[in-house]
Amino acid sequence: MGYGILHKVIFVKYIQSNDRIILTELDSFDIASVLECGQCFRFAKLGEGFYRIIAFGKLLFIRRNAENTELFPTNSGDFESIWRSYFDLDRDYSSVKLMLAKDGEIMKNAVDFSPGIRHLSQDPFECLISFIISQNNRIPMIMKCVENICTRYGKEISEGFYAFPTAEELARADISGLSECRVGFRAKYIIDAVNKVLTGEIDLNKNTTLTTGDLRENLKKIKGVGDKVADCVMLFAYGRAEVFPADVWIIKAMSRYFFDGRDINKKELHSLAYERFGQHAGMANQYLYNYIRTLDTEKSKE
DNA sequence: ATCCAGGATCTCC
DNA sequence: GGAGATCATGGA
Repeated sequence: MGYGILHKVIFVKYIQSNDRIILTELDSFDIASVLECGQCFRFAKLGEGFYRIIAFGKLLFIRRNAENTELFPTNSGDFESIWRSYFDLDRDYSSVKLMLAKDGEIMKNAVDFSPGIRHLSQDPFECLISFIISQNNRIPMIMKCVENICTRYGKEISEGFYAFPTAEELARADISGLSECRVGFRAKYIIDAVNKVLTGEIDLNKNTTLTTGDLRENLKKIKGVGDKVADCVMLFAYGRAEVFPADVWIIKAMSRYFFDGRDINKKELHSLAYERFGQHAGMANQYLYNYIRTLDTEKSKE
């Protein structure tokens, strides 16, 4: 398998300058790829390599320059307690990419297509609600729904910018309020998720101690959460790097690249992914997703 | 106008 | 336990 290699210990190099943190000598970090590869719905593009995000109640601007990437406004305290783990800055991506590329031509192409992807560690509750909204929906619409929910139910953290609401804050949401956020038939699912979190039936903090299988079944107790949404939450909020969410794009990619274009079911898709990509299946998923979705979307525009 | 989107559920058999 | 319709919404 070759997955047993211990990761190199990576020390992030950065300097603090006034209200910003400047990351130096950091490879495998392209903010455009990180945000636009489908794992996150709460960002805005302000220019080439220039984005605004809101996460963990903080507003942050990120700009990629020729020599470095800068985060502002922030400080070393927030950087150490939030952004360092949020952007997964301590992982050695070059070894991950090397292992995946060894699988073959397809994975090498997918990794080379967007080598600057990183695996965000998002807030579990925000991630859960966001991916409940994602079902049978389009990404621009998902982003609008999330934004509407924040504006309506979240705390204003600075003028015109709102944090994603906590479960307690979202408890005052009812069907009609959520419907005005344009979430459609998913409103009842959101309410069920909030209820189960507030009653403790689903403990989003305790989930760190569960096995991946138990965590998946636990999340699926929420109405509107099936395998795919649960897997996204596990991958994007709980750092379960071995899970492989099977969405329509991934099914298309796996069929085309690994099963000669024939119809496949999720069982054979997963067994191939887990066997070939092992503990990095989740990373493989992100490279593949970004690869096929970008290629096919551009092709359809022609 | 009709179809469809980072799916899940309900209803049939 | 598998196949098929249904679910809001808005853009193509």
